[in-house]
Amino acid sequence: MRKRGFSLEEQLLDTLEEQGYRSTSPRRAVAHAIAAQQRHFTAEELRGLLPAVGRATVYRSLKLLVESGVLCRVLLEDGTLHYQLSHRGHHHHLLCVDCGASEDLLGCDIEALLQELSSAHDFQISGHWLEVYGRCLRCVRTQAATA
Amino acid sequence: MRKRGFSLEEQLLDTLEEQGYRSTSPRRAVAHAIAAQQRHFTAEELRGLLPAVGRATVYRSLKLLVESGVLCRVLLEDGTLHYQLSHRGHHHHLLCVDCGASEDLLGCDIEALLQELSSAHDFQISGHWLEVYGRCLRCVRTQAATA
DNA sequence: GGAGCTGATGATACTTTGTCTCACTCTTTG
DNA sequence: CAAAGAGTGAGACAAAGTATCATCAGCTCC
Repeated sequence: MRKRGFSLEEQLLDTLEEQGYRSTSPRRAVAHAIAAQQRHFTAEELRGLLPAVGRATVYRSLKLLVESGVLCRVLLEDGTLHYQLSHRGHHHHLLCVDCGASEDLLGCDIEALLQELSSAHDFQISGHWLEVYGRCLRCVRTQAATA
Repeated sequence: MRKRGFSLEEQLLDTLEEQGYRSTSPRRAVAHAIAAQQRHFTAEELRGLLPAVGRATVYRSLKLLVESGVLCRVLLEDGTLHYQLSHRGHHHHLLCVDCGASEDLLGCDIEALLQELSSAHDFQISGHWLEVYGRCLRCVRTQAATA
């Protein structure tokens, strides 16, 4: 799956370089740690994996990556903010409140809905934030089995 | 507009009492301050209006009122959390990023959309969070006039 | 109306999640 | 290779809220 010379870690760094940011050893470490994540993570979780990288640098890197669009922020139901790899472009998340799995919502009808709202309310809509919480099939089944 | 013995302030206190919480003087002060708000406000703004009420009490009261459903949290585009009176029941907000005006979205089609998502993704949806940002008609006009 | 039970309060410490500052270091580029 | 300046890290600071705990005050019962 990992193409030679184009691992996920390298994609992250490339994205930064394309925007004129330097490739430094702390940033490589951050990119490496992010690439190893299986799901969404908090800034502090990431920091725990990178004891040698300064706190400010971890936060700065996360910010840059979010601004570059390769990471996105995810607001969990408990109000905590997590980060996860973004499949470039605007999308939303279906988050399992039991196991934490997240699924991306692409091509859903929210945009059309917003268009309607825009005219109905005389609002010039410029952005939105949507998170959807629930239980994934696996967790529903597990619960049903043990109940 | 204010019915005798049933001002907004009193409605807030009544809601708490119905749930077994005592009517105390700090809570009356908080209810009074909230009733005077014209738009969404932050916990600290409210606290600024209530120098005699302890910090913890302001936060505790806000929490109780949100749990009771008479207040709702609003996430602004800059990430700050505000509070505003809720028209009991689940709804969303259209927030003007210029003037801060907010309009409630009731009876929109988001529920139907979520139903579709639920079956399409094998997810048992239990909740969601949606905020919509943009410019209200007045701000669009003002900007057009001065541009 | 008063006593007392217990919930409520407030001062304060602490926590979490981030941002800012600034002296120093490392990348990049000419 | 050396200078310029972007990037870093330690630590101070900030915002927003929670936890602790001794004290206070509503409410209920009599």
